[in-house]
This record gives sequence, C-alpha cells and structure tokens, in this order.
Amino acid sequence: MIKCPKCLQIDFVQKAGITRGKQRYFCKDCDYHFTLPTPSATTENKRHHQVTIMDIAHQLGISKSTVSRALRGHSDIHEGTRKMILDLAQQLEYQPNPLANALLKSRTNIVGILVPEFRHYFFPTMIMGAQEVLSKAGYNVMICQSDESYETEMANVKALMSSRVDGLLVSVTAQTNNFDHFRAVLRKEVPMVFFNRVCPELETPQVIVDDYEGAFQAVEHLIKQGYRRIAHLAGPNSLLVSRLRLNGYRDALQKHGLPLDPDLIIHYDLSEEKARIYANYLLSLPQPPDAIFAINDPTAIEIMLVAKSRGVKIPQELGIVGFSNDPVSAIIEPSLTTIEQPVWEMGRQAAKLLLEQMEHPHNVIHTLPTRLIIRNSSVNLSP
Amino acid sequence: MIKCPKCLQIDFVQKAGITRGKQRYFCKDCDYHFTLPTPSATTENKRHHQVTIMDIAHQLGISKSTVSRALRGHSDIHEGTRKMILDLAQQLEYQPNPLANALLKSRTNIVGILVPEFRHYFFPTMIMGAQEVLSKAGYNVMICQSDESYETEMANVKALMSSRVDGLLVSVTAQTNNFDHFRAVLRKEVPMVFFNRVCPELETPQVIVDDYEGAFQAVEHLIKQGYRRIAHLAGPNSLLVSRLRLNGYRDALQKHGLPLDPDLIIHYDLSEEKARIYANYLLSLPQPPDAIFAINDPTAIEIMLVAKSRGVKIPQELGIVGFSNDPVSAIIEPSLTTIEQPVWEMGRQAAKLLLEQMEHPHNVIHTLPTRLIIRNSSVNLSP
DNA sequence: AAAACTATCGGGAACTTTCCCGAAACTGAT
DNA sequence: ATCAGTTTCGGGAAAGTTCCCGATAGTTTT
Repeated sequence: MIKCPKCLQIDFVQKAGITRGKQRYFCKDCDYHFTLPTPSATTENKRHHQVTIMDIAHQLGISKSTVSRALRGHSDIHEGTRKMILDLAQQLEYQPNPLANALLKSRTNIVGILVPEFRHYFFPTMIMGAQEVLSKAGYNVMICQSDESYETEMANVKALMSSRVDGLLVSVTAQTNNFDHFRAVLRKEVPMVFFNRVCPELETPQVIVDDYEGAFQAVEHLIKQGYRRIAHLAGPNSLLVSRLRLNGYRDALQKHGLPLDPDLIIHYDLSEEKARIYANYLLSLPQPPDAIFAINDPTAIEIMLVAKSRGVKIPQELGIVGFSNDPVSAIIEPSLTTIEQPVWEMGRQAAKLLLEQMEHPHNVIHTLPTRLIIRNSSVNLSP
Repeated sequence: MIKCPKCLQIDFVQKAGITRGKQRYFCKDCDYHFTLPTPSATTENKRHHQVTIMDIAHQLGISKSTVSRALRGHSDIHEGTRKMILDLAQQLEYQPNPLANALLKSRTNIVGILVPEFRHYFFPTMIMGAQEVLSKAGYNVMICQSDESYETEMANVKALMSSRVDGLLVSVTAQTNNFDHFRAVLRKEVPMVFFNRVCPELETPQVIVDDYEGAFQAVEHLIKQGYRRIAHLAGPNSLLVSRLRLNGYRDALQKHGLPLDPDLIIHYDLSEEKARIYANYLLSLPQPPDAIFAINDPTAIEIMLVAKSRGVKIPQELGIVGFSNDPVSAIIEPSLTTIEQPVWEMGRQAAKLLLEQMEHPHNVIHTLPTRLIIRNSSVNLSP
C-alpha cells in the first residue's frame, strides 16, 4: 500500500482528500499529511535560458556579487578577477537582463511616444528627432499612435503607463477635450512633455512653434499678393495650435483692414474626407474665397486637389498657403507656399526637455521659430 | 568608549580597520566584529511606489497568493473574496507590474520592429498594419529605424535583443550584406519574421509581394505603350526585391524581343541624392532612355523631378513607372503609374506570422499579390 | 463518528540583478 | 606579536509576480 515517508510504515496511512486531482494521504501515527511525489520532473528540461550573472559566477567559482561588480565597473575588485569575468562574459555573450534591473530600480529606461498618426511627414520626423537624443541617453522608445481617436489615446496612455515607461512624449488627438488620462499620468509622477499638439491647461512642459507668427505671416503674404477674401480651414478649437493660427489669421486680416467673415472660418477634425468636403463647400459658396489658409500642408494639399478637380486655377483664382513644409508641398503643382517649422528640432527639444524632467521636474514652454516659404500656390500673377 | 553590542562591555573593544570610510571594531571577548549603526535611515523616505499586490493583501489581511488568484481570474477562490479584492484593486488604481511578470516568465510581451526608415508612406503603413494585430494580441511594439545604415541596424538589433523582445519584425537596410547579427538572433531562439526587405539565406519566415510579377507587368505596360528603350533604376543587389524586380524587368524585355542594354540598368543605394544623380546621368546619355522603371515610388518621383527640371516631357519623351503606390504618386503631375502592393496587409501578415512563430516555429514564405495602376506618367500619347 | 472529500487560503521558491554590509586575507606600522 | 588599516570577496535582502504545494475548515459519505 502507501508508505508514510516519515515513519516508513503503511499501517496508519489513510486517504485524506483530493487536491487538484491529486490523492492526499494521512499517517495517523506521525500525524502527517502528504502526497505521492509526481513521477514527472525527470525530463530536466530546463528552459533554454539566457546566460545570467550566476552562470558566470558558477563557472568561475566566485560569487554573483563579484561578477556584478566587475560588470558594473565597480571599484572593490581585483584587476585580475575583473578581466577574467569580463572575458568570460564576452565569450558567453552575456547580456544583462534589463528586466531584473528595471524591477529593482523601478526604471525601465523606456519612454513612450504618443502621436495622433504617423502617415505624413510631420510626426515621423519629429519622432526621429526625439529618438536621436533619447537613444543617445540610453533610452528605448515605445511609439503609439492614437489614430486621431480619443478612446485609442486613452487606451494607449494606459498601455504605456502599465508598461511602466519612465516618461511620456505626447501630441494629443484632434478629438481630445478631456485631459483626465493625462492628469492620471501626472498624479503618478511620470514625467511628460507635450509637443505640437499641446495641452495648455496642464502644468507640464511643452514644445511648440510660433504658430501665431507663422499664421500671421502666411495670411499677410496672401494679402500682399492681392487676395482679399481669405478663408481659413482651421483645426478643432480644442487644439491650441488651431487657436493660435486662427488668431494669427484674424490679426493679419485686421491689420490690413480686411473684414472678418465668420463663414470663411471652418473648424474641422483634420480628417482627409472632411477636408475635401469643406474645400468643396468653400468653393461652391455664392461668394467663394479667393484664397485659403490651411491649418497644415496635408489639408492644403487636399484643397488643391479639390480645386483642381473643379477647374479652379491656382494661384490665379485661388491662392493657397499651408503650414509645416511637408516635402510633398514642394513636389505638387503648383508648389505650395507654406510655413516651415523645425520639425526635427522640435522632436529633439521635446526629448531633451523630457530628460531634464526626469532629473528634476520643472515647467517650461519652448517656442521654436517658423519661416515663410513662398512658392507658386499663392503668387497671384493677376491681382 | 565603544561598547560591544554582544557583551555590552567596553574593555575588550579595539579598532579593526576601516571599510568604505566606516570605522570597524573588534571585541576580543566575544570574538566579534562590528560597526556602529548609521545614525541616518530615520527619514523613512520610502519612494512613492506604485501600489502592489502586497498592499492589497495587507489592507485586506489576506495573503498575496489569494490576491494574485483573484486578479488572475483563478478558480481556487471564494466569490466574495474575489469581489472584495477586485473592488479594492480598482479603488487603488492597481496596475500589475509587467516587469515582475516578465522577469518571472522571461517574456516581455514586446516585439521589436526594425525598418530602414519611416519617412515615406511604405514603412509607417506597414508598421500600422503590424501594430493592429500585435496590440490586439496583447503585445507592445518597439520601433527602431536603421536609417539605411548597416551599423545602425546592428546596433538596433543588439538594443532590441538586450531589451529582451519576444519577437522581431525586420526589413533590412540597402547596405546589409552580412547577416551575422540576425543569425545571433536565431541562435538565441528569438522568433523573427522578415518583411519586404527580406533575407532569403536565413531560415526564417518572410512576407513579400510578388515583386517579379509586378515588375514584369510594369515593364510590359511600358512596352505596350510604345516605349522601346527602357531603363531600370534598381536597388542594391543585396536586396531580394531588387533582384526579383530586375528579373521581372529583364523577362518583360525579353518576351517582347527588346535588347537588354546593361548601361540602362543602374543599381543604387536608395538614397535621394543618388537617385537624382543617376536620373541626371541616364537623361544625359548620348542615347537616353525613353522610359524608366524605378525600383519604388520615391525613386520614380525623384526621377520625375529631375526630368521636369531638365525640360523632359513626361510621358511624351519619358515614360515613368514606380512601385508601391505611394499616395504622393497620385498627387504629383503627371500622376505616376505604379504597382500597388497591399502594404497594410503585409504588416498584418508579418505580425500574424510572428505570433505563430512564437507559438511553434516553422518556416514559411508569404507572397502577396500586386496590381498595376496606370496613371499619366506612362501613357504615351504619341507612340 | 471516522473516513474521504471539497472549497479556500497561506507560505515559500523562483526569476535576475544591485546594493549593503560583514568578513577574510593581506600589508605595514608599532 | 599586536594593532590598525586596506583590498577583495561573499552572503543576503530587495524588487513584484506567479506557481506549486501543503494546510486548514467545513461537508458529505460510509
């Protein structure tokens, strides 16, 4: 029968229930509960595991502490031992496990980047700028795109936070009106920097360009070219960029004594379809505009395509100016007048700011300059 | 003087060296070494730490195991206790620490994506496709770009591996001739899937499109349009796509009895500058080509810009066909004839393949179809 | 009422690394 | 030889989870 592992007797052993499908026994003599050892576990199929600090220590017959010291470049170690360890580590292709380190220090060395999209020129370039300084500082990057959806943005913030990123670089969606998910980030004291699509009501650093000045120059340029009825296809009001560029547009009109026609200002959600719809709407107005200042280049390009398809001549019948100097704007015909902004540099600045934040938090706003690039879409030949 | 903490006597205590700036003592009576306890450590500045499973357990007066079971949806738990735990977890905004889990299971739930660049349409779109299926499967994504540099690619592979990604999605650079860094990945048994810019000599799954067929159709289309002297601005020979598209080009010429002029085939490194240089070179040949088939759309667009700047009329004097249906190709004038490939779908397929790999490794090659899109850049009006 | 069982729960190991501190083996000085 | 100091190393705790297994209390069967 069943032998008690304690007293090696079988007389006093009786069944004592089943746990997880396994029979348990009880020895009345020893007052001892036990189960039979599982017959498996003989395979010894120790997972093909990465080589650890302990492997090195064992092979060298020393302690893990010493190996750690050697690897970390610590001082309390004999030069010979260090060399020995370093050699073996290289030979075994030892790679430190960042997970253990992260768990210990509760720092992942990962920063999250959250952007609305990266199909166009703007955000990829910005990300590249940020990645340049971050990877130099030893950080990896986790990129999420919210696809201009508020829900996706929230989900991404949550995912990034649960991944325990050390910091966050974010540009909000056109939909975002509620910023509670970002407040949650700040509550957990995770450093965060906004860029381009910022969030002024939150006490956190931001990197933007001089949107007001850029818009002002753009519209003034149109006015100087003789355009008089200038529309503005603007972004949603929730975005600070939209508001700033709208202000630049307004003030430029005002400065030159042009009336501000509310019908010529359209806020939209930055989607391609809506851009086309509103472009068509503007051009089919009883009194259509003779120029349009678009919130950004993709929008301007959509407008151009619509105008062309309607046979509206650019720049003679319709002047167009965009914003951000997307490479496509130089390729398209006629080439698109636009506002250049230092996109790569914005990414760099944002990353630098984030690194500073991780050292010691403080609140700053970086504003970078813009520059008007005059091309053909706005040079009115017959004013 | 100094009192021995063991016998509480001071008579037998004497100095016994200094370690890390701290005086040590020795009690001859007790044969006991000791140092004075540091006066600090009174601040109790326990780092603002995230709420853990232990916090919940303590507050509820239960064990961490029980909490873990409740959170993980295990069975061995009372319904009431589970509810209690779940409620408190929600109230405390508990988020499981993925680091601990990753360390335990040695799985990070992160996959690395390595692409040559993401400035253009192609790779961002592919990444989005991949991200769609990966995030649905609970994986986060770490994106690296090698910037068409072999060294950067190696560094990125190393970084991704040291981050302990669970899998790798990669598209190699135009420079990559040596694949040892990828062999190292396979040696460590980290699943890897190549897409687009694949590596046929490695035993690992790949996702490509039917490059040969696409190229063949493109060139045949040009021939049918009456073009006779068709050049090919090809990618580097190290890339399988380059070789396949070159073969398609060759066979199309051969099928229609056109001579294969080696001078009209140029391999280049896919950089913008070189594209311009070679486009100029081709167009200034004593016997310039009357059409060019470009390895991809960005290349074709560069060629168009060069041709335009030289006053070469497209498509009358020069037909152009690209590859990959970049959105810009529809915008540019004349619009660019190109080969459509299911980019988003490639990303999805690659990700799916990777997920399968992580389950049980096997070697497959997915080839997706292409489709010719005829636009204006190649429709010869006066053949 | 003893025997066998079920439903819950707790305790510890393990994952890998770093850090703190104690300890041994030396080197000089007295 | 004794004492003080230096150099080098080892042991253990900690980080947050999950998993394995043993251990109760209560319930049903014999």
